[in-house]
Amino acid sequence: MARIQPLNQEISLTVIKTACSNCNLRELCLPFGLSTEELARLDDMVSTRRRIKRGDHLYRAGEGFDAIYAIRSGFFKTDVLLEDGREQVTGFQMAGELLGLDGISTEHHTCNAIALEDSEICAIPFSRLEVLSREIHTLQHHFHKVMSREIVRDHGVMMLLGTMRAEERLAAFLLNLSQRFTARGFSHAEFYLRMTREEIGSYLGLKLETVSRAFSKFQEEGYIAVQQKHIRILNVNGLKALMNHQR
Amino acid sequence: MARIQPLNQEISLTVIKTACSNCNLRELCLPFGLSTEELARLDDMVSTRRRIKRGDHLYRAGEGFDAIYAIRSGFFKTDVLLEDGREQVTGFQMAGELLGLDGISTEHHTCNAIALEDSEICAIPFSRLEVLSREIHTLQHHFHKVMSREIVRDHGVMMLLGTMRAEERLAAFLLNLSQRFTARGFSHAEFYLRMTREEIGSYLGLKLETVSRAFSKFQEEGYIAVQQKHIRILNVNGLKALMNHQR
DNA sequence: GCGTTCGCTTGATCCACGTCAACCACGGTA
DNA sequence: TACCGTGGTTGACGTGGATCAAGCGAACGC
Repeated sequence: MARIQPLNQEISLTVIKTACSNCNLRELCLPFGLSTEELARLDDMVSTRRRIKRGDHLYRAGEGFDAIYAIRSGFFKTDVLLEDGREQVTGFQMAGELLGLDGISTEHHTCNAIALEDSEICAIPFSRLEVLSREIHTLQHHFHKVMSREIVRDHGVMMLLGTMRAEERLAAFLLNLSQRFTARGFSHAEFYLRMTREEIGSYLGLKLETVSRAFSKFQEEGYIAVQQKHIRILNVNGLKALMNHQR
Repeated sequence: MARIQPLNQEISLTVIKTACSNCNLRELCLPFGLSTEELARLDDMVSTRRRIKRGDHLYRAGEGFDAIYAIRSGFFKTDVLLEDGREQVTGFQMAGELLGLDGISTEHHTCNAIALEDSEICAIPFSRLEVLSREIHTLQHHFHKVMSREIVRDHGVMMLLGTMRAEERLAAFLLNLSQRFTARGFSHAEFYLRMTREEIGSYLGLKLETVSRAFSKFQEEGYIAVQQKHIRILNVNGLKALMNHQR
């Protein structure tokens, strides 16, 4: 809660680690663009940090909503389930991205958020975020941008699901992942997938066998090297070119 | 601009017509939940009202963003275009709904908004909305809810595109339209489609022939009566039942 | 009033992806 | 080291929806 606790080294260290002002994701996350003084106020608000183990839910559809979550480390998927059991993965989220925006509308979460690897999140009580964003214009505006960006991203997914063929979808998916890893300082050409073929398929509106075949095809063409979840991109332009081959 | 102009009957009438406080859509639109006094302040902000003719753009992808738009009357579609010309319709919007939220993220619109019939919109300068929502908590919260609702809606579309078969998609589409017409005081069972089969198809990730065949099928089954764009729903439960028949 | 255009319907055919099934690779456990 | 379970790959085959094509009715311009 308090930002500085000089009388207790133990707590102080923990708090420093939790602070937005000290987080190397602040340029990707909610604190973007805030002054030092404003950052301090945000620190006060982001009180809770939580570990989520691989496979565990951060929240479930139907649960009450009272906070949004910033991913500090790790990897998540969000999905919605139909009554008959069909699953649609609506997104994969990585460090610095926000989870839970869907819950604002009805005060209840409308999707599930599940950790795909051991993760850490910062809980941001939503009512306090609204208070603070009335006072810090930059925060208000940035939050609006983040929500809007989510809407734009969703439009991209609709485009993908509505008009692209299987290989285009997978190429778009890989390029998107690569770009997001790059933004976080990781290699753009080599990474581990945290999700299964089935989860990729659900996200892309394809069956896992189709995803697997597309991976193999890309490998044959020399665009990528696949070994289970380990991906190396060998020819970015090859993948990009795939995406303009309509019909 | 000014809410009351008693010295000029002509202008006064126009202004009264434009005012949110006087708009019968206020329970569906941004003014939801505001007090009389707060409504008056919103009125001051929503200065511009514009007519958009059928077929005309309200805004285009790439254009600078500075306002969001409330639909006062009429009907719109939003779409995104791929370089190679493929179109994805991302939504159909009717009276009381907001357009332009996609533009906040980059300060540029990322999709096109096109009137499907002669329409009227209220322009809401976004920077002024941010100022006002710092002062009126209800407005702030409601705006956040509206953005969040859009995200939830998008998830529903992903579900539809990713996991449903053609007839399920069309059934979901018709039920959604029916429900939204009902909320606006129109018949839930009888309405005119403002969009072509091709636009429906683009939204649903199907070709126009498939949409047409599904309409015919529904008619054969006695679920609906179709005559071009005129739709009568004869058996809502029949349509609903369709949506749980996975595989 | 008449031709033209646009949107819609319907049929025949095709193919991308789904389905079903067998097998394999890896990691964890005994 | 053997065993098992989960996830991934690959092949053979089936099918839902795309494609191609023809015809038709409503709306519009002249």
